[in-house]
Amino acid sequence: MGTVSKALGLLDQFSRQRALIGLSDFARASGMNKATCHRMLTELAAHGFVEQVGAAREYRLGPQALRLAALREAAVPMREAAQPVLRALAQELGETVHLSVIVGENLKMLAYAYSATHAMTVMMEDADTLPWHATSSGLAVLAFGPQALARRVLAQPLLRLTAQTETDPDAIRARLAVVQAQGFAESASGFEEGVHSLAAPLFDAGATCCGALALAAPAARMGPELRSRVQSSLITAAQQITTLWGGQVPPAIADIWQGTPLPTQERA
Amino acid sequence: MGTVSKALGLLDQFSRQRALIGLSDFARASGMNKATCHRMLTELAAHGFVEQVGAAREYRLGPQALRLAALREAAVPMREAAQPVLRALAQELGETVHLSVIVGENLKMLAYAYSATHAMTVMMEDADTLPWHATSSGLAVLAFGPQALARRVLAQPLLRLTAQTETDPDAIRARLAVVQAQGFAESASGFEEGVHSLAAPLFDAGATCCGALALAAPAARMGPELRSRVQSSLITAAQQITTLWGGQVPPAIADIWQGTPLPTQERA
DNA sequence: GTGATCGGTTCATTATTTGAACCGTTGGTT
DNA sequence: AACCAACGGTTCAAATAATGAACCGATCAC
Repeated sequence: MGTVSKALGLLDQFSRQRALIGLSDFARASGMNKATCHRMLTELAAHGFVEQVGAAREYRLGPQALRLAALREAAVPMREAAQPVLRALAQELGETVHLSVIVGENLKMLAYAYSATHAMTVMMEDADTLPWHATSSGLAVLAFGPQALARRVLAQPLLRLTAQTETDPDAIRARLAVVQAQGFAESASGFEEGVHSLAAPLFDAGATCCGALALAAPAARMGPELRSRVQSSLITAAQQITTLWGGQVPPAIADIWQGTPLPTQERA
Repeated sequence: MGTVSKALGLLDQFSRQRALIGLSDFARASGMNKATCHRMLTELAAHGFVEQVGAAREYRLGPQALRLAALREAAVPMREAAQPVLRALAQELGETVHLSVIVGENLKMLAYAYSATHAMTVMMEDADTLPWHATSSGLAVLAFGPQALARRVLAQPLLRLTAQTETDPDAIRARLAVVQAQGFAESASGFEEGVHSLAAPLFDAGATCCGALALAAPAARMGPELRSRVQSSLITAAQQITTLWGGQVPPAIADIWQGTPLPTQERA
């Protein structure tokens, strides 16, 4: 890990809860020296990635993020393209829908949509990085993404987030086989108590899984009726988004999704 | 300039015209060694700032930009807040309106709005970084921003972009005094032949100029009638945006804008 | 006062970046 | 088919830039 990575890692400290971070806080949170943090933040500030604000001279994200995002969307309109599909899906099914993509070694949430149907819905503001092993999105990407990714992720220690979180790598590998067989992933209370979610993989132009589309609902509402509606709508929407992104669903998964399961399991 | 700055500088190579850049192109454009570029791009890719795509393994901006932009807008809704004002202004005056902010030592365009009134309008897609000395936006920020910025900028060699571009630092300093006196900046064909623009400064919470709001029109249409309408509407809109951003117009400039010019010039 | 913490700076030590040369591939030209 | 140039990527000794303990002045709570 080089100096650049350390500097970029500082930006990961920001979240919706922590929009303003002081120098000493950065040093503590990143485990780096205060002087090192200061120099890096100065360089980040010179390029507009962060800016200092107020009397306390705290740092917050800078306007450069907006410029880069605008360029990214102009070149690859992922977020804008997916957003209407998320909204439609959330409204149709009456539950929270969210979309995440692989960013480095993490799964990061890119967009979400709520439904106004129920007073109690799953909020996604707090989630930023989704744990691979404890969310349906994570399992979907592990199951359909590069095997190397799954190997690396499952080699690391897995955090127990709730009493229901599965943390045994072998047990998770077994679940991934199920995910591969049925074409979507499921997670009940693995991330947060009482939250049940389903997720379908999304693919890029090289037919490689690059993210997931998921629906999260209170476990109490996730009965057989909703579950089967979610399953089919989620898969349809995932196909839509993949197409909008110029991606391709691998034939094997397309077959499963079209209800013609393969006679033999191709992926091991 | 440290390693981090060099790496971040690579991201500035991207533009709407150049969304895909190869390794060797990066090395040439940045003047750095190919190996150096490669290591930096690898680190940027690990954090999702760039991603490799296609058979040619070229690089493009990655999804991390979207995440950071979403966080930035959640914390400081600058772009979203300003956009409706830009649209209204463009429609009212029938010309292209754009907004730029200071990013490091450069003036970068953040947002723009077109009018559907005329077939011929000034397009802003190509502009990304605005030259300080050759645009009304640049002059406005130099005139009302920190003196240190103007000093540094005018100490560097100034490029001649058109036959009308003023490149003499002293002549520009004289123009800045005029800008300060009238409360807005003007530039005729300094940036592009036949484009006439007016700009008003925008201020942050510390009453420091942090950007500019500008209107650009074909010189042929910029007669006395339009010019006076632009002048008053631009100032009103600049005040609106400054307020939306939680900023404060310095009293001296507010007085000028309200038509009560100060008896003596305060800023030198 | 007093002590703790803040953002920021210094400078000898140290670890990292750097870049010329090199590799295997690809794609066009002779 | 042989050739060549340009591509993305890698290597390793030499050079340079990053590092961190100690320090500074300011601020704040007590």
